Amino acid sequence: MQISSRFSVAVHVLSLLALPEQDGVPLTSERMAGSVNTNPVVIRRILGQLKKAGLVEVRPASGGTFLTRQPATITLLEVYRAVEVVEEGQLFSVHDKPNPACLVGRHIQSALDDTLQRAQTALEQVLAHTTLQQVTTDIAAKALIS
Amino acid sequence: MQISSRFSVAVHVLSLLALPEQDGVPLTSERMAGSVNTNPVVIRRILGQLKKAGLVEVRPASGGTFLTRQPATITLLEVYRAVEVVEEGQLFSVHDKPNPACLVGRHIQSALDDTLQRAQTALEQVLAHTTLQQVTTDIAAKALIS
DNA sequence: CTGATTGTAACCGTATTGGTTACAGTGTGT
DNA sequence: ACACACTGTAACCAATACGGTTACAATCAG
Repeated sequence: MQISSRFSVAVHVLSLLALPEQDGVPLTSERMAGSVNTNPVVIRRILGQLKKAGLVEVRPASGGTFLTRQPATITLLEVYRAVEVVEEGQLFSVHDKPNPACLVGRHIQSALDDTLQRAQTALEQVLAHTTLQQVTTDIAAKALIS
Repeated sequence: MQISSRFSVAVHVLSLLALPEQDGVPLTSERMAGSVNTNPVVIRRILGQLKKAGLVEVRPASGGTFLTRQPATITLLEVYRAVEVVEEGQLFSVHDKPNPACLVGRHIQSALDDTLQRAQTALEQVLAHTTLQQVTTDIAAKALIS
């Protein structure tokens, strides 16, 4: 199973917020949806999760969403945790209730647990060492080249 | 989204095959299903994927499934790749068709791609460095303690 | 007060998963 | 040669998650 696209959409949205507005038009969910190419409600749902995580501040009425922190201090792991509902340490699902009457069934879970946890942590550490700033810098750099 | 339990079931099944049989009864899909606590067809489906990956040999009629290699030479990454249908490098799904008229929309995919690829690779490397042998050794060790 | 915008609930179509039944194909052992 | 146990696979189902969509109440700027 794939990790949902909410994560990449969230990074997309945060990048929009981090980069300076070209025009003076405020960034509404509708405009963000136009850039992501999805429905405004999808954006608002994700903004809600980012808000709950304390990454953005949303002005309810006349539009306007802002980062609460500098892009350099926001890691992709925080974004990932904000929008992925998977409990921490639960990226891998393990079949439950193996037969305790069996040697393997009795111990497979704990035997696997350590490795799976380390695998997940390895993935998360890469995200932890990448900041929103790096992403937007990369975007800006690519824009200059092309 | 979680990674399906097919992976943990596959490791469970391979562990059964790697450990010596206690009795002389052959390991049929039904017996494996009893240890995993699922349906025999689920086991056969996974065995089919493991067979396609060349990890096991299945005798079609009178039962009997065998590892084609020593447990010490089988990595969990091979098992993972055998049963997870996700294309290589596709653990993260990325929203497609972002708006090319937007600076961010135009470059977000390539800006994210490198990081996501590294994150996935980090996870896979942990699996690559764990062998079936290590799992069964761990199971045996836990059995002695408890 | 008006009007644009956010926050949410509700519903839908699609895809994946794991479980189950059913049955044809296969080969071992008698 | 034959019976029987087992595998291989198709078909179907319920549950779940996801993204999209409509609808509407709540909110606030001008």
